Formats: sequence, structure tokens, C-alpha cells
Amino acid sequence: MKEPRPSAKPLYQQVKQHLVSRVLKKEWRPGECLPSEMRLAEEYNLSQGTIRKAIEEMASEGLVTRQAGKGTFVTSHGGDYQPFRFRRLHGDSEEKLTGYEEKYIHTKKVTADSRISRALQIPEGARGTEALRLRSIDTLPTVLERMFFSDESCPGIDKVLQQPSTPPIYFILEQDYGFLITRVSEKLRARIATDEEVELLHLTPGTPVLEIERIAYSLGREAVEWRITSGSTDHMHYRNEIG
Amino acid sequence: MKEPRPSAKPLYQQVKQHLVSRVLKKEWRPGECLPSEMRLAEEYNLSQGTIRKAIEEMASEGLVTRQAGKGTFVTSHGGDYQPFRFRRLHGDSEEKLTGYEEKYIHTKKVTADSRISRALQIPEGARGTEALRLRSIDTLPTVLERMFFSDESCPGIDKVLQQPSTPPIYFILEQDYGFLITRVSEKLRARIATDEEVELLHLTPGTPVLEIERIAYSLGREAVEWRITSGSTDHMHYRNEIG
DNA sequence: CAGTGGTCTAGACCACATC
DNA sequence: ATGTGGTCTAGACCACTGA
Repeated sequence: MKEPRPSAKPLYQQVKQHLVSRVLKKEWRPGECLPSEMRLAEEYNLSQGTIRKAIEEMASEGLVTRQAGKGTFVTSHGGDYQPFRFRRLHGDSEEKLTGYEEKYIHTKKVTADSRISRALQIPEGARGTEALRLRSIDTLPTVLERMFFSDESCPGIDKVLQQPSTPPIYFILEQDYGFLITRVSEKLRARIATDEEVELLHLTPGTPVLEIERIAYSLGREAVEWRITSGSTDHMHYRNEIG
Repeated sequence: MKEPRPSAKPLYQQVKQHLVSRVLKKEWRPGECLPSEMRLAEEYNLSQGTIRKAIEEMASEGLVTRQAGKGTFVTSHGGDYQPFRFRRLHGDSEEKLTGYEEKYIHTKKVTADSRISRALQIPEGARGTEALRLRSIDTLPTVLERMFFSDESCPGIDKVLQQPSTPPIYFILEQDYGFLITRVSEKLRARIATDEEVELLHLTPGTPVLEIERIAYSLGREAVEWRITSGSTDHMHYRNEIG
């Protein structure tokens, strides 16, 4: 491959990106194996080493698993998909996972304010969908969640969320839009409950609440979802294990 | 290198292990740069690619940092084992690391209450040391920290902390007591500031504060330190990156 | 300019899986 | 026996850095 490279990105990155999209498109189902390095090298007309580097990055991110002598297998995402991975809010009653019920309050079209535009790296005023959701922990309505998705990334997600019973958000993002959420960044603050929170969470005015601002990133490093979660910590807390 | 390989491990792993030990022995001080790949390849009598793979693993583990055109540099390490690893509180002024000044308000002998005894798995009433510390972020006194160490684990730590200028806590635990802190567990809540916080942090009564309860575990899984950190999130926040 | 790390190639041999 | 990924070599060109 002696041709001058018009694209800025390294070849192995391009290959990786393309392979990731093929995996997300279910060209190979979870558990199935990809073509061998040799085959892919022929297919993309590159050397084996370049293909190897692309696949190794995918393996380090957990998208595929490699086994010497057998092949490269797509990690099962989907069935056993763990939405718990990013869950940090827990009820105070230690042991039981008494379930996390969710109820959508509304889903509507809005435009991105300056905070959202900065977080998702989209122009201010960009159109998108806002969803407001009430989460119950240990049967008590405890947490309010406000989410935003840009129309650019997730067109029609408002319709999806208006269905009577919806799967977890990150499952929808993967199945319907090809975004595999692998990383989230959260900022936590303590503040006084807003009127909206007082009403929806049945709090007394002046109650302190924990606020979590989250940005969710897909495999390709792009910010896909912006979310504000809030609630009183009288019966729940945010737990973080580091190390 | 055609000789049969007597050792089971891949060469690059052996090289990596050797280089790591040399870094830990301070053959190159933090901030200094290692010999170039070419030089190391000559030194070890291996090809550049093998050296590269060894160094790349070290870089992915954060032991060294690589910069194209310059070299491979030792990350701050060794005695000053990164206390940043568990640091989640950041000032809102994004970029600058204007320093985190610390001032000890008192260090005294106390006995463990029920909360501490449960956290550290020691009998209630066990004797220990309590330290109260004020941390400034961006020059503003922002965070109050109350720590507890049992006499059983850390005898005489009260004396150490009463010295005029003290190293970071986890450095003391490692150097003086042999506890390498590798994991912490944190519980976060939002609540109203106590009178003590109002006074020491110059808050107005009724201000909401973020409270972080931390248990620090040593390599051997034993709970060594219990800590409560609290402060208003007007000018700082707790940041968490997951994934 | 020379030196660095970053990318890419085209071979080679190995240990392991499967048939 | 064949094919897989894992390791290793010996070249090449690139972009970037610093003198």
C-alpha cells in the first residue's frame, strides 16, 4: 500500500472503526467469530499487522475476545447486557435489590441550551428529544432523571420512548442507533430541591438533593446522551468503588 | 535471536518486567526520559518492535508517558505514588490545578463510635486517632475532612500528623505502617451543613453540602482508614469517570 | 538537521484448536 | 495437516521535536 494517504487517521484506526460498525450492525452475532486476520488483510488489502492492531484495540475495549488457535469472537452484548455497569445509586437497605421501577413523565422535542451544547459538542439550539423519567428505588419514587438526545444522533427516539413499555435506554441506543455506550462521565453536586422535584418526588421545600450530571460516550468516543439525575439521599446514596 | 527460548514468558514481557524494576529503582527519576527504543534494542539485543511492545504496555499502565518526537518519560511515581488516583473533588474552574492546600485543625485521641466500628470492622469503643483537616481548592477553603485511624493499625499516627508539615496521608500509611492503599469505597449524600461546617467553611446556615463517607482498604483487603469529607458544591464538584 | 516515537509492511516461527 | 492467534524480526516512511 504505497499510495499517499489522503485521510488523516491511521489506517488501523479506520479499519477498527469499520469493524466496530460491522459488529454493531450484527454482521457477526455475539458469540460468532470474525474472519481471520489473514482474510481481513486480504479483504481490506492491508498487511496482517495493521489488521491485528485494529483488532487488538477492539479486544482491549472488550468488544471482542481473542483465542489463540480458534479465532476472534464477538463479545456477547445484548442478551446479558449489563445496565448495572453505570448504576451508582443504591437504596440504603443494604442487601436487597428490590427493583428499580421506571415511569416516563413526558417525552418531547426541545432545543439544546448552552449547557447541553457544551456537553454534547453540538451547536446551541440544535434540535433533540428530552425525556423526563421517575425512578423508584425500593418501591419509593426517589429519583428524577432528565435526558437529552440530539436529533442528529438519535432521530425518532421520542417515538421509541413513547411506547408503552420500553427497554433500558442504553439498550435502545445500541439496538436502534448503533451506539454502544462504554463510558460515562459524571459530575455530582448538592443543592436545594427545585419546585419540580418537590412536587414529583414529594419532598418538603428546602430539602437538599444530590444532583448527578452525566455525559454518556459511545465506543467511538462521541457524546451521545446528556442526563441530569437528582433526588433526596434520605433513603438512598451514590456508591463508588475506586481501585 | 534464533536461540531456543528457555523461558516460558514472551521476551517483551521479560523486557517490560526488567524495565519496570529499573524505573522503580529510580534508575531514571520521575520526569526523566528513558533511552530511546533503538538504544534499548541494542542494549537488550532485541529488535525495536519487541522493545516497543514492552514500553507500550508500561505506557498503557500509566508508568511512563510517550511523546512523539521527544521520548518516553517516567510518570511521577515511586514514593509519591499517585494520591490523585482517589481524588474526585475538583474545582469548577476547569483547567488550572491551582493546588490543594491542606491545614490540620486538630489531631486527637478518640474512641470508635458504632458507625466507625462497623466501617473498619473493629470493636465499638476501640481507641484511635481522629484528625480534622481543612482543604482549600483554588485557594478557597472548601472541604472539611474528618479521618479516623485505629491505634491497633496505626499507633502513633497522631504524633506524625502533628508535625508542622506532613506528607499525604496515604504516603504515611505506606511508609510508616506498610499499608499500601489500593482501594477505597465511597458513599455520597446531600445534606444540610452542620454548625461546625458553617463555621469552618464560612457557609450560611441551611446551605446544602455534599458528604462523602470513605473507607480505605490496604492491599490485604483490610479497612485502614475511615473518612468523612464534606463541603458546599458552589465552587467544586465530585467527578467520576466510569468505563 | 538528526533523533524520537507512530505507523505500516512482509516475512518468520511458535503453541494451540480442530479435524 | 491445516488454520488460528501470539510473538519476533528487519526493514521503511511519516510527523513531530529540538538544536
